[in-house]
Amino acid sequence: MPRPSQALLSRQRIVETAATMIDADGLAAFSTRRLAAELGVRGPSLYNHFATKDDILDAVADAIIAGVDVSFFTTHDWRDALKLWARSYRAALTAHPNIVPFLAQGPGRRPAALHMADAVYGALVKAGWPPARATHIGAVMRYLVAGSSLGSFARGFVEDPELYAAHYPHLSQAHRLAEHQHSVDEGAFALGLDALIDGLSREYDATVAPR
Amino acid sequence: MPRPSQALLSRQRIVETAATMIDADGLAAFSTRRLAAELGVRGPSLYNHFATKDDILDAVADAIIAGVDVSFFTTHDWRDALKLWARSYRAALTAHPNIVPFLAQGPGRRPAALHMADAVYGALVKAGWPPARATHIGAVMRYLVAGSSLGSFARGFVEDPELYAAHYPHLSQAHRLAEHQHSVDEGAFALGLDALIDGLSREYDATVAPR
DNA sequence: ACCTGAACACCGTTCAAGT
DNA sequence: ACCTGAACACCGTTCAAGT
Repeated sequence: MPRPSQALLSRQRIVETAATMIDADGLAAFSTRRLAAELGVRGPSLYNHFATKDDILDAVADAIIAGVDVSFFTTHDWRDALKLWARSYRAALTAHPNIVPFLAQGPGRRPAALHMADAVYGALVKAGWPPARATHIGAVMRYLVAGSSLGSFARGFVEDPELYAAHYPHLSQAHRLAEHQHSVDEGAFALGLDALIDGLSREYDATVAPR
Repeated sequence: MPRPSQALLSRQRIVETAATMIDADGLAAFSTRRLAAELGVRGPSLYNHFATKDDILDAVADAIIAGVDVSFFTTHDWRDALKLWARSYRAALTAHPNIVPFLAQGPGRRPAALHMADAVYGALVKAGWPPARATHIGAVMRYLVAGSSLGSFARGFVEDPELYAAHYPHLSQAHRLAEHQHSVDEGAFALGLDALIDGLSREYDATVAPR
């Protein structure tokens, strides 16, 4: 088949199709050859648009982070902004849990991830937090959001009642966790977020802006 | 080469060698064939001792979790026990950061992971926490420990000053993060842990054990 | 019981060749 | 400029054959 007048592929179409495949089948099942097949093309064609498989994953991850709303930091108090941002961040990730393990490796050179980190860090420093503390705050938020978006706590427990009943008395109901994995992760996230903001508020009032 | 009188492999030797390789070269570079070569054996030999590559990774992960001290829950107040356990948990993971992404997927059917979850959950319930709350507490602790052990925050930033200076004003010092990635993750972990225990303490005094 | 070679169905990526 | 077939150096895993 000769080259058609219109290109068969575009970076955008590759990224969208990759995201759909990862959402459906998971990261482990995602390969460049299966992606190419899904796009009606041969494996090597992808390399006209991306240098490596990891670059494709970076683009997918960054498209997801681009959907996070950081505007709160310019309109709200740092406390409210942190909460609203965290919820937007988590919503973006829970919509694509299968790619969170990749995303959690760090921002790398992904523009949207760096822009988000820059906005959060900048706002906290502007609010008066010492730079080191601002870095810590951003990091803890990432732990909470990424951890609770993996869905790992509940999904990690296996559907095998006998396994638990026999050896782990307190976990005898653990196989039921899969039923409400979302509520477990949401509750844990809310608990962590509230405790953190609360603790930070106290610290802020005591050391950054006394009186 | 015929079979020697002593078996060449054992589950323990396989697990130890795998852990060493993952520590040295990372999860991505770890393959059954490279592991076999390192053990002086051919790839298929491993399948006399483990059913799959994932089973080997499970064994490595569980050996690491087996080193976590949960004894505090029988000797200390739940507040102190949580803190001491979290530090032991984190120390076990930061010693092998490359396997944390695998570990963070959940406990699966790994005995040590299930035993740890059972001990934490059981102790919290025994202290009076409602079961759902105990589940949440265990989950948040995992988010904090796993997240801060990945070393992802700092490692995720790339060594490229110009990238940051040009586009992300607040991150202009971010390339320096790699230098103190450990202190960032430690500080963030300590911040999260203290805030959490503090918040939980208040909630406990107000609702579980009033007066 | 446990290790082996050969084989299968995959990978990510390169590259010269086509239009 | 962009897609292709062929090729390379890998994968995880199965299985019959050896001792």
